[in-house]
Amino acid sequence: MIVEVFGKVLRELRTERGISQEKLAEYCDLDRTYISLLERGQRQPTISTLFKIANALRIKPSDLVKNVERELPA
Amino acid sequence: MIVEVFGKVLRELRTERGISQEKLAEYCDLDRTYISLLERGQRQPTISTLFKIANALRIKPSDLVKNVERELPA
DNA sequence: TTTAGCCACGGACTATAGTCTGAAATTATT
DNA sequence: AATAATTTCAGACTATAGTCCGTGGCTAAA
Repeated sequence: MIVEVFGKVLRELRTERGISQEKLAEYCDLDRTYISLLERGQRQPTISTLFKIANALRIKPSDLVKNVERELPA
Repeated sequence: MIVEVFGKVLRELRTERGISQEKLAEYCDLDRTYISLLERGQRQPTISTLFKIANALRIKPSDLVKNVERELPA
């Protein structure tokens, strides 16, 4: 559940910014294919990875999490 | 860095609530020793685990993350 | 001095985060 | 239609999240 929602949020934020998975991966210092896995909900990030991604997207980590919360059943 | 800060924040929130690692573990459905590892900065949670812990502490996951952000160098 | 609760720590383990390489499929661009 | 750019998928791998079972140390209460 959380994993899928996180992936969806990530994809939205990335495409909004008009950057490719590969570029994002480069900014985060993560693997290209791993970003793909995340977006498809096949992997979940650790908190460190979450911070890396948020920084690369120029968003506060807590706001990234807030986006996930928002789409979850109470 | 993040890992240590998360551990510190977790310990503060737990002790504030006056519950033992074992009780928290039970509420989160995680292992007793794993909570200890987290607090000592020897493990870092995945996002799902982060949500579990936040729920057990009766705090919003994004607020838990905000506590970590707050203690990090800009 | 014993008992009980809490925590640190170790070791050995299973599950999964995260990497790497490359090829096939899909989606723009021209 | 052809080409380029982007994403998906597969497989095999290393690193680490998370479990389980116990032991020993510490502090506080009986």
